Amino acid sequence: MAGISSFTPEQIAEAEHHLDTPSPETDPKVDRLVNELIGRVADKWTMLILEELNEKGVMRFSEIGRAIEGISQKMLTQTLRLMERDGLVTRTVYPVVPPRVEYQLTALGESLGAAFCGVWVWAERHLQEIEASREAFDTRD
Amino acid sequence: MAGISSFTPEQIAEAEHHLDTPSPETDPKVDRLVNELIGRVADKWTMLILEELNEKGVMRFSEIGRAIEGISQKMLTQTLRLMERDGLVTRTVYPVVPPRVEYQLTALGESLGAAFCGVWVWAERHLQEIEASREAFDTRD
DNA sequence: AATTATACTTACCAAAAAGAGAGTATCGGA
DNA sequence: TCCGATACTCTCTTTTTGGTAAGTATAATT
Repeated sequence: MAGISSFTPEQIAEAEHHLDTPSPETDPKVDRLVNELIGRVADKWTMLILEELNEKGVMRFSEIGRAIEGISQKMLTQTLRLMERDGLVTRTVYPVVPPRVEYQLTALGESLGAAFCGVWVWAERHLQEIEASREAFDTRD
Repeated sequence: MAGISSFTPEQIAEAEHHLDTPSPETDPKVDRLVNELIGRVADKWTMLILEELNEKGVMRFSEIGRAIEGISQKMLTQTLRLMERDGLVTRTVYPVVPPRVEYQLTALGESLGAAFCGVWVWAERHLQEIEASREAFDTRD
């Protein structure tokens, strides 16, 4: 796993060019839907799988499982299913035995990875600062 | 609440300019720390509070509570404390009665908001697509 | 004939997160 | 004198989440 590094300049450019077109979005219904979507999608396992798939392209179930440290089979299945439902990955089953199932990012999945890239960079960049802040907070009074 | 719209071009530019400097980040220890940090910070309430404070500047406790639909007092306190600990907001207590406590984003908080901005835009932009994908997934077979 | 491999599903259980609601301190105002 | 306002804290209960372990199908391999 390479953390923040696996998105190409093209992917990032695609994400960036949205950034200077702020839209009003005052509709509370849309607002709520967007919030829900963020909650759904911005979760730990989803982000790690996204990163992994972006890096490797096509991966089998157990391959992803081995690549992501600490994920249980249950969480892997669950997260991949939700990602498939949301249109972030494709799932291809080959009817062979033992079973072979391949996962791959869709364009939508790639665009989410690119959009989230800024947050990875932010986290890496400010890690020290945040740890210092926490320590200061915890040892004061 | 204005969703994605409250970050200025300057703030966004600050976030953007990191995007074309991908770093290797192969250290598993840093990797783990970054993952934890993302998990902590990329949560629903944190993002909503960030957005709200970025828009309004300085806000009182109950003011934030009123602005964010559905947040309980407990979650509001808890999230604000964690944000303060991480150095994302400042908390200023005025020793008056009834109490007055003001919250404001730090530079670090603002930079996180800017970094996350791309994800808001992504969510808003692809909402329809995702809903369509979900429906297709749910009604198939 | 037993073992291995893969990609799951299901059941059960523990832990963590979150909601509800009451309690607290204190002052000004009705 | 009682109420309301503010920014909490504390406790209790419910909900959600996630881990573990077992079961399944089947063909090739030993």
